[in-house]
Amino acid sequence: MNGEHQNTTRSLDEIKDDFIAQWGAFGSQWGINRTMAQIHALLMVVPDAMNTDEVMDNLTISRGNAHTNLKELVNWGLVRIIVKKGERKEYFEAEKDVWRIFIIILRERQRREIDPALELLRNCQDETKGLHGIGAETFRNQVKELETFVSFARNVGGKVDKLSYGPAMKLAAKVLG
Amino acid sequence: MNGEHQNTTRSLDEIKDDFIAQWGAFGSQWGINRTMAQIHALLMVVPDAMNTDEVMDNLTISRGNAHTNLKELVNWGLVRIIVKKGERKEYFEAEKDVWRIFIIILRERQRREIDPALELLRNCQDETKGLHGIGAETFRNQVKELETFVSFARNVGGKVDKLSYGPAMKLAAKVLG
DNA sequence: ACAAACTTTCATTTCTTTCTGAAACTTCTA
DNA sequence: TAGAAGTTTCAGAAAGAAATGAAAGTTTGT
Repeated sequence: MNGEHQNTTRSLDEIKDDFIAQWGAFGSQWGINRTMAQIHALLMVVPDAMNTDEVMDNLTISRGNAHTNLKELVNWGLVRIIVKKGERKEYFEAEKDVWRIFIIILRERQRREIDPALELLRNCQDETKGLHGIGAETFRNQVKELETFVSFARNVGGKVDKLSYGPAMKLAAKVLG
Repeated sequence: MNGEHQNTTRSLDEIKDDFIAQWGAFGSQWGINRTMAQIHALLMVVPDAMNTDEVMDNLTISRGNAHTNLKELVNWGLVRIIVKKGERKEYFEAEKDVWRIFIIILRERQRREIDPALELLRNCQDETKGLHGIGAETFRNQVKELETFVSFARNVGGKVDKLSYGPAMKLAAKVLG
């Protein structure tokens, strides 16, 4: 062997494919559909909007899969539909501003996960209001602690949600200072 | 129908079972094993440490399942093993302090998800250093933006990780102020 | 050193989620 | 208004994740 650090040179497409594949893997760890994460990754790092067929080809996935996940991304607000004049196909373009992406995901997760969790915690407290005994006390207590914390986190999230990039960075400076 | 609000009174066990079931459902949305989340929920809201058989009975799950997920929780640091004198069985007790729970989960997710993501983003930047053209520029640019943001988030997380409950609340007051 | 008590492992099964591809549907153009 | 172009749906197939249960492995007490 030689002492040089092997500098494997790969083409842009190879690197991009890898990026997309791995980003998809992160997505699924997060409870986000792998294909959805991949399509999002693809559209984020590409210069122009793509149509369904281009996405299918690029990721080697079926039309149904591409369609479903593109529309889901549109639902989330992470992807926009572009209509090019003179073309009948729909084109898709990703939101590229990381701060906006972050806010969209934050908001969506709050709506889907935090809010229902809070409701559960509050219901549990209500329903055990009248119950006594060590079991009931322990239960109610812990549920209350959880509720306090989650609702606090929810507030922080709600606040951040309202910020735009500049002010957020200022605030972060405080936090990190 | 009468105009009264039907006040369904349920037993503690019913309420608790519901709580555990739903908490488990939240867990799986989050990429956390459903059983693991259920066991954690169970141990959190119960007054005393439980052994494997009690957990099995309570959640109606197999020994293998109970064992695997209890040990996984111990790995995360969300559950401790208790040895009672005069008993051969192991007992399990959950961390109940919500702030500590939060920190444990934060740290674990950073280690498993954020750090590898950062590595990916940095590699992609390195590997495309030499490439030119609109495609390469767009790719490198977006990856850079992502990296900046994620690494910033990582810093905030790292900072929070170091705080204990009191100081965290003070800081939060600033944020929320 | 035996056996009872308990813990761990893992091949198989079951359950859940995701993907495919073809058919149905809609919209546009001539 | 026929048919070409494009979009949407969905039943069945495939892949992936989690659970079971029985067997193997450990530890403890006598």
